Amino acid sequence: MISITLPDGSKRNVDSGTTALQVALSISEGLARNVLAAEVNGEVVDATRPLTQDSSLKLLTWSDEGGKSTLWHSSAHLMAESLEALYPGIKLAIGPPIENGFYYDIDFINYSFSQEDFPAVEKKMLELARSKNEYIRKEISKSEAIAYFTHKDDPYKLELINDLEDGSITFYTQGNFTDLCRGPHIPNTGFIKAAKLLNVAGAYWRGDEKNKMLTRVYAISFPKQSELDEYLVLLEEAKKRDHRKLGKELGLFHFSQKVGSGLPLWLPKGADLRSRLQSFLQTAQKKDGYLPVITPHIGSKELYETSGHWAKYGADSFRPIETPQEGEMYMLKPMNCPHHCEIFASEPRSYRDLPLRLSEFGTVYRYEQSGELHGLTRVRGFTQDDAHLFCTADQVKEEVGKVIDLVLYIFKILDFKDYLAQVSLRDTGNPSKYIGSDANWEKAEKAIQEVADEKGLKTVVELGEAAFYGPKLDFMVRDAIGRKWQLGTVQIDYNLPERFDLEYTGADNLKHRPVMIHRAPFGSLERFVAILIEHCAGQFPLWLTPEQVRILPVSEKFNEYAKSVSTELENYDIRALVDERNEKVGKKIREAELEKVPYMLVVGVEEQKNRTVSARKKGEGDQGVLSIGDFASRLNREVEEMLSR
RNA sequence: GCCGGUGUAGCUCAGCUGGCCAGAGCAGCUGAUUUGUAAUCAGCUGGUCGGGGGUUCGAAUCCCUCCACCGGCUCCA
Repeated sequence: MISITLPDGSKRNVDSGTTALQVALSISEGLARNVLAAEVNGEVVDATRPLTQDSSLKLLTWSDEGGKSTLWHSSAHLMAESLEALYPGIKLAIGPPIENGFYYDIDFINYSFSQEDFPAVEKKMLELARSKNEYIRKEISKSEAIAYFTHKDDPYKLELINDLEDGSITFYTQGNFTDLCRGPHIPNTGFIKAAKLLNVAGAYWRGDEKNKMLTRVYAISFPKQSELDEYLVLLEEAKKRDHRKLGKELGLFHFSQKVGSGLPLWLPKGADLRSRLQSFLQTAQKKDGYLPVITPHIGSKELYETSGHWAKYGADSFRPIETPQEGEMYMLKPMNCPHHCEIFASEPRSYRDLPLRLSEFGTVYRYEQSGELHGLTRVRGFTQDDAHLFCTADQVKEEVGKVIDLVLYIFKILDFKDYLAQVSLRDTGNPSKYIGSDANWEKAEKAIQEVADEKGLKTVVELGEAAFYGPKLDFMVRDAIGRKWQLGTVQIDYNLPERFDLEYTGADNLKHRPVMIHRAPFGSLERFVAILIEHCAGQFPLWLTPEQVRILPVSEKFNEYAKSVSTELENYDIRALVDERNEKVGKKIREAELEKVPYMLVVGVEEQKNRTVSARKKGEGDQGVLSIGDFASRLNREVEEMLSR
């Protein structure tokens, strides 16, 4: 007998060799029907694996991450089986579960595979799923494994096996399909009730662009058809929120082939939104003692040689600009920090000047590969809400803490409720990737982790994700429909002060090296606006939206009155436009609603006579008649409440 | 940059197994209407079918090439 501890702390004694599935069955048949995998002593394994020693056991279902990924992993095998049945001879590479579904990388040899082929594959998958084939695990020797895939003539699997230790190799078989796989898997294919292929894309074998490009087939599956339907609704919703679509519809920004790809043109409404975000942050930063600076869009190549960026990124940058007479070389500014270092160096600094916080909405230009460009989220020219904090080593923690507070304030005002901090540290096994001394790295890494803890941030640590000059703390947010985005960043840098030979005079009258902290709460305004658009589905908060109010005269006879209302609102700092077109109110309302204008004011003969407005709120309808002043104070109160929470 | 897909008026799209002058709705313009809480009516303008080259008696339609965009990969100071 062995003792099994369940998550609620209860213990059960069972015969050695009992499977998790049997334990589930002993609890309830309903549970057993839903068990996809088991977590035994913290490790996710097949629910059909025999338990041979005292263990803690958690039965994983669809509501557990481990359950989901197991179902998806098994679905990847099912898809591979289906594809192999439909396209005999294809070569399989790898097929893991991912955050939303799974994929399989496949060499389709001479077949062409496209979207039109999806339904047939889905049909085959469901057909095979219905036969409830068990996933059978088999431990196999390396030579047997090699023999199997040599016979099957699959070079990718052979390459994978080659890298595996003999004795640790397992195969999983379901129906007529056997795959090299560590597992775990669901008990049988019958758990997969719905499957949908999502898209195909190219992917290099083992992620290396020198290798052959394989076809990656993305798909998702569910234990219930209704779950798939819900997922498809979510995809539709994401499409509706796409900032590229909304940006066009709401007149925020535009891309012109003539201007160049990846170079956004901000239209009047977008520019208004953006500058409003900018002044919102500026106001907050002023309170935190930031000093605005302005630096040019180009800088001499030498500046970047000093910073080290030339050596690191020079080859992947826009080519330097040369002066016609003198032959001097200038770089389009890819970073603001070297310029800011020179501002620090512009005069002798005392420890009394520190921390010195230099901020700039600095526009930078970076060459991005053409295939990388994406709406406003990945562009070649963008404006960072940048700042560099020069401080003493002792001040690092406090400064990082203040930046965290600032970021959290922004999240609160802009209604990002779900976020976590990613702490990016060195990959200690690969020191050549980084510059700076070990001692400095350790100090910086410790400071960043400690502050994150003290601020009570939900944190994940990623090894090897640090910048080459120092550790980072990045904020990841989830938007209104659950997608993850990387936003603000804080980075500690012991390197640039060294390279620019920055120093200050300490209380001891000796020269000391300052520490530099890079930080950008939004990251870039372009990217942030894109994320904000998708987060709020184009319905910007009242304080931020370019057009707060649209005034709708009932007929052209009231255009003059409407304009006088707009002027009066302007005196209350309210942004209003008049729809002077010769159209009916119904149409004007419809369009204002579609353009997501928060308030509409209908004005006609009654309103003109009494100097009132008939207010309508977007999505809510008629709010009744009130005086212009009352409407203005109501709106301004709403704005104040938003900004003071 | 790489793989695959897409590219027709300002926008959304039809036409695309090659063959009458390339279409629709919305937007725009003109006129009528003077309008009360999600689309008033009529008329008109607008496209060298992404650019270039080729096949053909004939190309939006087939082929090549370049560009841009979309989905990924690689990259991201």
